Amino acid sequence: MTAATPPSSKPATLHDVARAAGVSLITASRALGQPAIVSEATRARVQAAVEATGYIPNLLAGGLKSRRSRMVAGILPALSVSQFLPTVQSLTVALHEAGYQLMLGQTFYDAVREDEVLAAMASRQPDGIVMMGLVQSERSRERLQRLGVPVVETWDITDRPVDMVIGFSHHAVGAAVADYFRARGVERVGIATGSDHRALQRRDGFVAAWGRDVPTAIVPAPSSLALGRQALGELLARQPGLQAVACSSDMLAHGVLVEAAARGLRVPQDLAVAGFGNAEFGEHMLPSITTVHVDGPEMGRLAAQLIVQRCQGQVPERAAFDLGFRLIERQSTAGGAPAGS
Amino acid sequence: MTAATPPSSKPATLHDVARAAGVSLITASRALGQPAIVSEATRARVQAAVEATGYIPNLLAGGLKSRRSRMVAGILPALSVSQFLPTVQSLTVALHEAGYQLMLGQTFYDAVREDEVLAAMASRQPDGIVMMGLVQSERSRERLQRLGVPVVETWDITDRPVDMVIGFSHHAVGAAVADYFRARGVERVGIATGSDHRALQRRDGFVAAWGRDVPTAIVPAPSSLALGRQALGELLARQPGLQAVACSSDMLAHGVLVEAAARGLRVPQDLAVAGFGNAEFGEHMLPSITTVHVDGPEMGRLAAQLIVQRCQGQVPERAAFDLGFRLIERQSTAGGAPAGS
DNA sequence: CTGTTAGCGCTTTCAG
DNA sequence: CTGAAAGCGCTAACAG
Repeated sequence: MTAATPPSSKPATLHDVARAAGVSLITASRALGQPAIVSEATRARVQAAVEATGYIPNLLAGGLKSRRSRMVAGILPALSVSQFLPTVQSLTVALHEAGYQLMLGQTFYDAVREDEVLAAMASRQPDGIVMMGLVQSERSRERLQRLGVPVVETWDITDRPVDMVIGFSHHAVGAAVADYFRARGVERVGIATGSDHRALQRRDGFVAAWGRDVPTAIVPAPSSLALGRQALGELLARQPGLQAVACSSDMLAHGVLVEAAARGLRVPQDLAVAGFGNAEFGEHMLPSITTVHVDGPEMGRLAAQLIVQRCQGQVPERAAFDLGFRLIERQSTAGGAPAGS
Repeated sequence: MTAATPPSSKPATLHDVARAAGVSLITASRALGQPAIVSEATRARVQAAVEATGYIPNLLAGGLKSRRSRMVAGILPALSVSQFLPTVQSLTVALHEAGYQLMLGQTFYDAVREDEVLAAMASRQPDGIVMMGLVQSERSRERLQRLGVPVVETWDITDRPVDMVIGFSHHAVGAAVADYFRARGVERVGIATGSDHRALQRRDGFVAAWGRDVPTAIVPAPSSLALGRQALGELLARQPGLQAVACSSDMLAHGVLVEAAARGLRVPQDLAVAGFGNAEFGEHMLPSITTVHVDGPEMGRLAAQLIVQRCQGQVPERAAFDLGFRLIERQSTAGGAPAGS
């Protein structure tokens, strides 16, 4: 063996590797980046030199010249909005498999912060951008278009995507829940919802399908159990004889269930409750929570695929994907006769 | 005004900005990076040129030369482990205020993955590294030390940190819960725990303080409500007359509560339950969940401060911080007399 | 306060 | 299959 890792000198560069392997700089580069076009013997020597020197490639330098950072930016309202975690998870994994890393940024539901975050991301030269939700401001829209990298908006659908979009109609989700309650004979219904754009769109869909306005408790995002309890209190004060509540998240629904229990209301006999998001806990609680399932992991997987394809110069056949949703009926609404008996 | 943003040509470089402002490249650079040492008039002209050209700095290029990426790597087991989110949140905010961005990596509780993630991060030249938990493998340890950037391990405490450490003793947490149950007269206790290192350390502390071995249901990470239900089933099968369960997370405790209700056990009269982490939902449920609180946000804030100080060449007075913890008694254990009455 | 020069570490040309 | 030269966009170092 030649020189091993020096105790604590400067980190090895590709130059050091090349010298240790007795090849030129560029050959070392190719042995690592495009092993197919290098002879096997050379490749092995370079590999050995990498081990010996403890070489770690510098992606800043590589990216500067190649204009490919092998990094994708992921923008979400906040990490604490657990709805997005499965999407972020599968996105991370799918990108990793393709040799990309995900860098997350949070907007906190604020259009100005969104633009700042996008600017910060842009300065790191991402190869693609995945948004959880649609782009908020016109300013951000233009910024994204000017960047010239593939953009995927997720968790919503629109006629006017910045580039590509994968999601479902929040309006349709709201309508489906309204239709479900009506089919069960519910007459006096309330809505407990977060204040974010998508949740309010679901509310709009609910009201449209319901046919008339619906008492609504709007709570600040991110939603929590405490806010769910509070929301039910408000709704009961405004709508005596309330029979059902549609919630904008399963955690909010959980809070509604707790508050209902605290007030001696039986669920679903006295009060039916539906959530959104199909969180893990909702399936196993007593009562289990009726909810709307959307395929979060698939959105992440597909977003990664589209970004990677575009980075490789391919043009995906479609630019918009409506993945739909599924209402899952559980105990919180599924008791025998509806309320008011 | 001079030339505005060309429709869709190449993105503007600092060179373009300098020319538009009629100054040299380096002056433009300084006007943006060290505005204090540039005359106000020049600064204003450069600023105007930035607007006119739509310039976005290229941090890859800047970082390559200055050897400061203005990026910090954050390593956690998985985003779905919600215990860490408050820490990640405050870390993100505190770093942002200091002009740094956080890049997250997940290890999935796997030492090999940990090392891969660290290698991937290292190739992006982070200015610092924050670990949620202690470094797992000796290999990763060495890698981190060789990197030569400040490292903060959090959410645990050790005599032998890689560099700096901010956390608390999991052993002591377990012991405190055991002492608490004993003081309440509990005799037959069980443990429901995730399989991760820290949770098992809390178990060790519990057993040590309890004085003899304790029936334990170990469930795979990440913990969930369903696993909590399952764990109580196992414990009841193995320990007839079980009076109390210590859980390694509030979500597991939630599951234990649900299973207890399903079996007609009253909490806390028939079964006392304690969790860990002080999750939001635990405070507002019925019964509310007794838990152990640790200051997640403070760990993030302090970690950011230490990293930033070290990046500025300062040497913090201390390299280890034990932030302690607090047992919060709530309804799930606080009923009148303990079980067995 | 401003400018010139050099070069970070790597990959893209273009030649063998 | 391998190599030499050039330069990505920016900032440190040293002048003025």
